[in-house]
Amino acid sequence: MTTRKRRPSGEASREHILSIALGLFREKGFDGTTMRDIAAAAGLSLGAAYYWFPSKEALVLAYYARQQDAHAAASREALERLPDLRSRLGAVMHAKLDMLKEDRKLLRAILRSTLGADEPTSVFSAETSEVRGQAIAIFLDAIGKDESVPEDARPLFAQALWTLHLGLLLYFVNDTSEDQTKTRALVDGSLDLVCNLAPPMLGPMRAEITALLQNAGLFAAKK
Amino acid sequence: MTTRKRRPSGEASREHILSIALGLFREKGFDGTTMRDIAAAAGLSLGAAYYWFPSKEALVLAYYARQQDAHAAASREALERLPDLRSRLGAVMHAKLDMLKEDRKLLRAILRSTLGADEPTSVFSAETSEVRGQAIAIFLDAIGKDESVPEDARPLFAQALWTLHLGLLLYFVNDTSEDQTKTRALVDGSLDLVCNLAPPMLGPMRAEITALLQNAGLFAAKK
DNA sequence: GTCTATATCCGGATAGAC
DNA sequence: GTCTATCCGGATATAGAC
Repeated sequence: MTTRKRRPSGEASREHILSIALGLFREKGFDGTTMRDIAAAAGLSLGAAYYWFPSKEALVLAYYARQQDAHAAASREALERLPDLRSRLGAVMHAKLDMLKEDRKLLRAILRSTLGADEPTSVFSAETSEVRGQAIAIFLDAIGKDESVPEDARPLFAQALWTLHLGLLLYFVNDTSEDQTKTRALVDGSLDLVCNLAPPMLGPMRAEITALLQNAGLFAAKK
Repeated sequence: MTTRKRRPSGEASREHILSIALGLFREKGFDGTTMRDIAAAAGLSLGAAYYWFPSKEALVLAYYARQQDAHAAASREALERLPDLRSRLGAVMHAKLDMLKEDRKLLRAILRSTLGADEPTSVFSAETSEVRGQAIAIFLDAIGKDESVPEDARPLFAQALWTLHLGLLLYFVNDTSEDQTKTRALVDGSLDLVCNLAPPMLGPMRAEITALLQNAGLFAAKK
């Protein structure tokens, strides 16, 4: 971040282009929207659009950051209010789905470039590690100080929940049921399972599971 | 399939193009290989390549079919020989990784267009339902008549294993450890867990889990 | 530093001639 | 069935206006 707060013309253009682009993405999908469309709709030249966003991908990265902020804001109140783990997790997940439900078409298109770690827009990439960390932090907040999860297992559990949430999002964007009720049921059912499995997880299998996740090291500290 | 067995020039061209294309994909990745490259390497014009494969995607679909046949063949012997569920599942999974280990770069590129159900090359699409069914069938064969899985739960369990296998493949293609030893450990650890969880799954939570998967209906009969 | 205009490259895809 | 020519859109480059 620079010291200056905001330049009147410059940053405004950037915001303007992003808003226009997201609108077009929602309307016509990602591939269906050309950079020429975006520039024209924003009342700028192609060159100007590329000046602010060096690629179509860069618009997606900006979109991630925006959604992540929105999700954190939407979750905050529930996280402070709700007393138990299960309902906090439900609130977090459903808040995310509510936020994304108009964007399923866009998300399907984005998903195509979202799962190979060497793609910049991948949810596993270095470029998205900050957003990813913030997303995992919401789950950590949801776990809070719940006694059913021992303190030293909380970061790992948050990462596992984030992974679960990815799987649910994958189902969500492809869900053809009315209002995606199937996804809602899947969220509730899988969270029930996870929360019911948590107690045994403290018992005999805990070391095993912890070692497994730790060894996988999907979420090693970002360099 | 048509009635004719094989046209000397035609089908041969098709096979030839596919082989050349897969070689280039392995070497330079999917995006790094152009249809012009493929056509040139195969000694044909661009138009001729498109005559046999209407899109780059079509080459991917043909690749799936080939790999599926190879995996079924590689698994068959172990399925007949190994006496217990756990070792059959391990053999099936490791056979798949052995088969795909030279293709991780290609797979990462393909993955990008592999998870939105409306993409033809998606693992969930109608276009791939036949290959998908064959892949699930291998897991069904691996379950066999094992008593730890009640007969009526076997199809569902096979589908769940296939889903697990997708997650493992996602990890596999991004695995940077030497010889992907981390993936191998993750395969063994998660299969141990699944097989240890199977007995409790027969008990109190069985109805719950079954209902959850059934309701999700990811694998509804192909129309 | 912000932007226009234009020309150009590249690769997937298609049309139509032979 | 195979070819050449062409279109389209993402991306880059450049020269210059303010």
